[in-house]
Amino acid sequence: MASSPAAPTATAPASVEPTATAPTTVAPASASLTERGRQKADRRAAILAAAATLFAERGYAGVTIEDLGTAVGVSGPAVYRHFAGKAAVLAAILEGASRALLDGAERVVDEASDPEHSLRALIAHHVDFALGDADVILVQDRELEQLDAGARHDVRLLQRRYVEHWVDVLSRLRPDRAEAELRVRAHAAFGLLNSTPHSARIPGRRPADGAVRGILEEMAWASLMS
Amino acid sequence: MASSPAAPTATAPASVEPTATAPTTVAPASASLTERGRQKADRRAAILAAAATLFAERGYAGVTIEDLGTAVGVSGPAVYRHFAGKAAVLAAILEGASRALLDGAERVVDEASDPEHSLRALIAHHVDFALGDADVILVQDRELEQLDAGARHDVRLLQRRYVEHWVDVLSRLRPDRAEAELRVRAHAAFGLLNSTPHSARIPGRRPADGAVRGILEEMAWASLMS
DNA sequence: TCCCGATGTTAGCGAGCGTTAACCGAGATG
DNA sequence: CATCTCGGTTAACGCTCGCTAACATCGGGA
Repeated sequence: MASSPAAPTATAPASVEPTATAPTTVAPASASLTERGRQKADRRAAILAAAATLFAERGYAGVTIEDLGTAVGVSGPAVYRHFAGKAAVLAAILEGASRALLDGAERVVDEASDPEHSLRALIAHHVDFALGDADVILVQDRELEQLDAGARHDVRLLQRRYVEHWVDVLSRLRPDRAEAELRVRAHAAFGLLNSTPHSARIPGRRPADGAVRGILEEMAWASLMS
Repeated sequence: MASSPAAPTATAPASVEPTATAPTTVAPASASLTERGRQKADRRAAILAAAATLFAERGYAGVTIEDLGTAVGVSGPAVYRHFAGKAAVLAAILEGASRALLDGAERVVDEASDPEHSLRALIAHHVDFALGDADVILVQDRELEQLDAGARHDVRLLQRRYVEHWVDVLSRLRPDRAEAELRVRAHAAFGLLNSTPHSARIPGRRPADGAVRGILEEMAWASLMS
């Protein structure tokens, strides 16, 4: 993932991509998606992916702009062609993660028929994310404070909405419990479900992802409904 | 919160600097009861307490040596009279936390009569620590990677021993389960129990500590025994 | 009482790093 | 084909910050 091409400057661009032979046709359908635009989008995504990994490994402060560039095959200040600064990279990661988590929760709750299935789906979806995007989860947990006030507020808002979906479902399952308690329980469940991204970097043989998934789902359900 | 030393948390980390890896349950520095020695120990403890709060708030990289000095009423390089460097402060915090957690677990397990009481006591002790030393828990979770290899290894060793106590108790309660699963469960329980230090800084009215304590203990037990 | 060592102080060095400036080559535009 | 845009390059600025040096002060053992 962090491998860089051999020739940064004098690359022969003819063999890089299976590009269309004649760009003379220009971009008909893409409103703003010319070939260049696509490459730009790809590079931006690559920077984000590499940044998530690096931030998770060494922490936001332990990664330099130069590192980010090198990880995607460009060097240093080229990153500024895609992001306003280092903080903007972090903000994009965190906002993307919060939005993905929230979107998934809303989709999943809409599709479920009853509260029990909703909760099971919420748990499954969260486990999916935690096991699939462990780096992002880690960064989300650790580096939220590094954001400037504006971006931090935005992310907090998305997170709050995510929590509220859980609280809604829980309050339908357990109307006897106060919302404050359910909120504490939801946060505790997040801590439980996010445990593997934290403990995964501790050496030692762990069960396969499939087994972990089952364990976490069972534990989350039992803890929330206890 | 950053200046008042009087805190309900009575964690007095023993000396960590010297090479001697004594049991360190009690401060050996108090042997020299001279006025100066006591003041030095106090200042060292004050620096550690302030550092834990500041590291939790802004992250290890976001706190300067100058900040640490200012927080205890001295300025800048005076900190070097008590610690070899910024990293040594973090190391002292993390090693102190791990050792306190481990010592408590061993004491608690020794006193319990049967595995069920052992697990309940382990959970209660961990909740005590998480609610009482939230700052330290946060730093422990986030900044372990900032340590140099030696100190990180030491802390990991302490943490590993702590986990093994949990796994031991769990395997006596559920001999049918593989150790690998029990280890995953223990880590998940830690994530659950450590959730309040993470979510506490999110605004919003939460239940009192007593109520949170009960909720977390119930959830941890249910998740582990499910 | 005298001197040593421990604990402060301020000044300043040196490295790292985020960011900007100036320039360059090629794809899109007309 | 002339030109403009844009994503890339290298050089360099300026700031922050960990850490060291040099000096002051004072408690406490001889």
